[in-house]
Amino acid sequence: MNLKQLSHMLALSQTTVSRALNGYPEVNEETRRRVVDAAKRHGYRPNPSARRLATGKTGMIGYVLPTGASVDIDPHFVEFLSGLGDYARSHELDLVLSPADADDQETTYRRIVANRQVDAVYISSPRPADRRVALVNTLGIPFIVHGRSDGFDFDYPFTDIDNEGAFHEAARLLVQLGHRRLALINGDDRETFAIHRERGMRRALAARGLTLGERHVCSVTMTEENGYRAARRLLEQSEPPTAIACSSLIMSLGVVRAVRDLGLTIPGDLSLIAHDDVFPWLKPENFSVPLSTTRSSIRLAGARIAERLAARISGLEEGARGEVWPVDLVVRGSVAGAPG
Amino acid sequence: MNLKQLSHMLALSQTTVSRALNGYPEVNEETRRRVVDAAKRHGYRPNPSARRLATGKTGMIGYVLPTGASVDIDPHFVEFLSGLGDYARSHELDLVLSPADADDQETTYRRIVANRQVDAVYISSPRPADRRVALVNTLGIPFIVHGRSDGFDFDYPFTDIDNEGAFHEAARLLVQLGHRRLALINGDDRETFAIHRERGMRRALAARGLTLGERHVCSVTMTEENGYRAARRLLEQSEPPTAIACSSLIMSLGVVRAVRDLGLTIPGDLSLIAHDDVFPWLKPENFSVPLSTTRSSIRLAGARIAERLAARISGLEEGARGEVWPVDLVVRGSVAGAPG
DNA sequence: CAAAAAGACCAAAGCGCTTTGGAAGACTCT
DNA sequence: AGAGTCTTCCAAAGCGCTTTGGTCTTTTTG
Repeated sequence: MNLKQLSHMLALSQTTVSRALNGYPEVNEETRRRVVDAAKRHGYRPNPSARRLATGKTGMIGYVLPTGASVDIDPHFVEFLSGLGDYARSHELDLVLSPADADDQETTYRRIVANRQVDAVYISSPRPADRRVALVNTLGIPFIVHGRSDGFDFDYPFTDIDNEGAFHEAARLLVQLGHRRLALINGDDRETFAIHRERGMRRALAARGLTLGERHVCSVTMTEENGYRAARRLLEQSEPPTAIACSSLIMSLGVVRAVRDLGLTIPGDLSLIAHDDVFPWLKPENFSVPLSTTRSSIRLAGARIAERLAARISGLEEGARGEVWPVDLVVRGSVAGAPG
Repeated sequence: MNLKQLSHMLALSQTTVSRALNGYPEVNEETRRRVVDAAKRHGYRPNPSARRLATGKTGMIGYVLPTGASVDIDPHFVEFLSGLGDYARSHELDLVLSPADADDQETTYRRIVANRQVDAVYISSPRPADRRVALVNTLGIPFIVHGRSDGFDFDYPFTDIDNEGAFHEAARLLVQLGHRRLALINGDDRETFAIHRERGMRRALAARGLTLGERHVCSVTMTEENGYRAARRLLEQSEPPTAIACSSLIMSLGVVRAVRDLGLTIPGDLSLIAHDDVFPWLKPENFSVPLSTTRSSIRLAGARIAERLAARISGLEEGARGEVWPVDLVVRGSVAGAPG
């Protein structure tokens, strides 16, 4: 059943039927009812390919997925996706993932824009002055950045969490508890979130005349194994930290294992605070010693970004508004006063 | 730059240019060279929307993503996606995720097929006699099932791992080591993979005249917390198992925690074997006691399924061939002879 | 009461590609 | 030399929708 048949059936022109269905004003209300009714009864669904060709709108949002033999997709992605999907579903939006060589995403961005394959895109895990952000900005496709990319001379729309504030608070708490040697096990420090976290921590320390020593900060991809290694390296130093802030729950698993291997205890010998993106399958309260966290649901962020993308597509949202969400500091058993 | 302009520029008809570009035989080789060359030089890219409308081909593969406030996307999904993306990238295939209400995916399947939104779909986490499989089978869109759906009177194409064989081998090893009371912490037993694993285990036990007691099998969603709870329930029984097979690494984290909480040790009091889908961020060899596993890379499966989908789209693959991959049994420190 | 405005509808021209059904010219065959 | 065959190319008809630029009534306005 296509438009031609439907309009023939109603003895109306395609124009009128199309307009009736798309809510244009220049059609009699009663006619509209007839049309809408008939369309529903016959299960008429406009062919999206045709509509696409005519309007350029696709009803899809895009994401360029970096891939490659040595490229691992972040497990956070799936939670983000849950949120995104949750919103997208209720608005009949689909998500198209365009796999790209991790080292050449530009080609793919250009392709999906030139081909009008999606109405909007989002960008995640941005770095300072991220080329992708600059690119989509000039390409002129609606977009939202999940996270921030500092260092541009233009503004752009983003949704981010207050990573700096979160780790500032975490460090402040630890310092208040008497800790003087803090360490940071961070994610990839080429990414903004990691930079912000480190900055927040340094700021809190500086406020008390303390610093984060060179040997007290690690930057690694966030796996259990790397958490373990980093923790061992930190704890086996001559002047080991008495408190660690850790950028992910998964790395914290490794930290806890290292602590145990070294015959130490949490929080007796070491206080630990980690960032929690809120996974359904791994909860900080279930660590053998309940883990204190800075908490922010990445899933909610996914839903919010879908919402903003939809708003931008329909023209409801404009401008370069950035939003920064506060992060909860949740104190559990893994922090205590400094030993000694 | 569109076809019209390009053909005008070459003083050829759109027909000829289109055919030259798409490799049809009825065009002079020299003309073809001229066309291909000009197309490249002017960066001509056929408009996919237009091509879609004309051919019905989209260059996209589809996945219906179950969503909902209480629906969590499996973290395995992201690894699968890595593999899929890896292959798809090299073949200019995109993946479209269509979020659907978890309780009504049928509508979405019908929509994407009726609208010709994708050239093929894949289905994951199938259950016996899965309605989605029956549906796409009748809808006539090319598809591959990741996993198996038993109980149909028709054949269909799938790629699965030998879950039954894997857990059969695991159980056999444990029994050989003298264990008599085995337990299984399984995933959702409405899904085929879980059923097959349980079956494999029972078969191995039956071969030695043993059984898997009612109270020795748990079926839960695969989170750390559920692994913990299940393990406690098992181990606090009057006749606790001396060995556990566990369907996921994440649940195993919980099992290990439970064992520790109860003051028991692995493998002294309990042998543990888990299934490992091969995550980059959590490795069985890094468990405090290295974990024995049945191992199969879900990422490879993703790549394989993308490959098969592409083959089906281009007509290279036909029929209802199912393939079952063997699973490695990797023995590490977490298994030992039965205590006592 | 004529002129202007508003309301309701339509025919046809795109959107940019693929594909059908020739046609013109060169070549082969009897 | 005339009939058949290739080879190479083209004009035009879709694909199914949106949108432009009307027309024909009916209502409002000065």
